[in-house]
Amino acid sequence: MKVVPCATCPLRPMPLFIAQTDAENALIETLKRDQVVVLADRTLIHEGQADAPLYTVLSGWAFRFKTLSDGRRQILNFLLPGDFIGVQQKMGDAAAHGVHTLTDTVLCVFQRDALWELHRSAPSLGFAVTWLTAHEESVVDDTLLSVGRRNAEERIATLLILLYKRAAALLPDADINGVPFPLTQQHIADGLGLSLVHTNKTLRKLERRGLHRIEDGRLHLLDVNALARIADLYGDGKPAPRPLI
Amino acid sequence: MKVVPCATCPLRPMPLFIAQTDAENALIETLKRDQVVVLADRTLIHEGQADAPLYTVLSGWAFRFKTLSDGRRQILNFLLPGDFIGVQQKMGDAAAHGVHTLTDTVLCVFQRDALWELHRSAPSLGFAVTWLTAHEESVVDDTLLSVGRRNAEERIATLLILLYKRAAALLPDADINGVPFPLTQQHIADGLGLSLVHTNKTLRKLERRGLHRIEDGRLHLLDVNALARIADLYGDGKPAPRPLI
DNA sequence: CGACGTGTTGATCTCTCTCAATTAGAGTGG
DNA sequence: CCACTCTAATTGAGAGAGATCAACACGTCG
Repeated sequence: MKVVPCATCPLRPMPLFIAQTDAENALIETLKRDQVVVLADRTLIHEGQADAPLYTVLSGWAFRFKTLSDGRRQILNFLLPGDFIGVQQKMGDAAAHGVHTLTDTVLCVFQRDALWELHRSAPSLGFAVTWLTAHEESVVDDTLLSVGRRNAEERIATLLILLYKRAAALLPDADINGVPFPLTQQHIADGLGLSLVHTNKTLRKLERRGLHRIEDGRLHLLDVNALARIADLYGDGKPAPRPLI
Repeated sequence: MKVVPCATCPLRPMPLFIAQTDAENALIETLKRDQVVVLADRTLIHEGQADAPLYTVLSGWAFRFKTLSDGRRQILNFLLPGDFIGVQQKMGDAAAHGVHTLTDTVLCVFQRDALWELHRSAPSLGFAVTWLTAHEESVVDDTLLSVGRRNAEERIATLLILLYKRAAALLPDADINGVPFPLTQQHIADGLGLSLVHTNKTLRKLERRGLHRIEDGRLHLLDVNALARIADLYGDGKPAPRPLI
C-alpha cells in the first residue's frame, strides 16, 4: 500500500478520526514518520521493549497483551483501525505490554515525541488524545468486569457483541454479511481469562443454540437480543436496570 | 479542612503532582471550583450518572467499580491521593463506572470543562493528563492480567504488593509501621474477581505463612520477597525472566 | 441488649481446568 | 498424487480451584 497522506486518510470519515481541519491534518502529516506493513501473527512490540515507537492502526487487527513468566497470557484489548499503540509508554520507558498482530496490518509510525508535539501545537488534538486514551481504558474496564464477574457463557456473549459493534462501525453500512473476525479460539480464551477447551465448548453451545456463527473468518450474530440478555448488556452503556429487590 | 490553595497543595512534593511552575498552579487554581469532604463508604458517583464533575483526590481512598444488574460487583481500581476521577467521561456523557469512598475523603472539584481549559492554556499540563490517564489504564491492565490469569493466592499477593507500594509512596519515608489499608475483605474480593469466602481463606493462608499482616487498618508486608515470588512480580515492571524451555 | 458489619471456618457443589484423543484443512516435499 | 506435518477446532473424562451454603465469633453502636 502506498503511503497515505493524512488529508485523504481512509479513516477520516470515521467519527473516531480526530483531526478534522486541514491545519490539523498538516500537523499530523508532519509528525508521521513512516508507514509500515506487518504480517499477521507477528509480535510488533515485545513486553519490556524500550523505545518502541508510537503507532496508529491504519488497517488490520492486533491486540495488546501481557504474560506471566510461565507463559500464561492475558490479552488486554483488541486494536482495530483508528486505535493508538504505545500511548501508555512514557518516553524512554519500557513497554508494559506487548502488541501482536492478528492480520496483516498497516501502521502509521510517529516519532516518539509526537504526542508532546501534538499537545503543544494543537491543544484540541491533544485533548482528543486524552479522551481516546480514557476511552481505551473504559474498554479495558469492561473486559475486567467480564473476566472478574461473568461466567464463561456471559463473557463470550459480551465479547462477541462488543467486537461485532466495533468491527461493524468500520464497515460500509449495508454490509449484512457479518463482520471480519480474525481471532482464533485461543485469542478469545486469552482475552477472557478462560482455557482453550472451555472456550471451545462454550462457543459451540452458543452456536448450537443459534445465537451466532463464525465461519470463514467472519462473525455473524444471529440473535443479538439473546446474546445481549446473556451478557447483561443494555444498549450503549446505559445503566443496567436493577431488580427492585 | 480548609480549602487548600494549589500552590501549597500537600501533594505537591509527590512526583505524581503535575503542576510545578507558579503559572501552572495559578491556572489550576482558577479551574478549581470547590473542595468537598465525603464520608467513608459513600457512593460519590453512581454508574450511569450524567454530568458528574471532575475530581481530584486530595486525601483519602476510594475506588472505581462496575456492577451487573444482579449485583455482582467488580472494582476496577483503587483511587489514592493524587488520582483523577472522571476523565473517562466525555463531557455530557453518562459515567460508565461508579466511584465509592473507602475512607473519609477530601476532593478537589473542577468544572466539567477544566480538562479542555487545561489542554488549551497549558499544553504541558494537558500532556501530563494524557500520561496520567494512560498510566491509570496500565494499572487496570495489571489487574486484568491478575484476574484473568493468576490464581487466588497469586492475585492476593499481587494486590498486597502493589497497594503497599502506592500507599507507601504517599508516606514520609521513615514510616516502617506498615501502611494504611482501609479495604475490607469484600473489597479485596471484588477487586480480584473472587468470592468473599475464598478471599478470606487465601488471605489467612498467606498470613499464617508469615507473609503479611493486616491489623487495625494497616497492612504490613513481612516477607516481600516471598510475596513477589508468588505474584510473579519482578521489580518495577521489568520484564519477567523467561524459563529457557 | 439485640442488630449489624466484618472476619472465620467447615462442608458441599460446580464451573472450569487439565489431560487425551480425534478430525479437518492447509501447506510441503517426494 | 500422496504421505507427512502443523494448526485450529472438537469432544470426552477426570480433577481441582473456587463458589455457595451455613454457622459462629467478635466488636461497635443505637
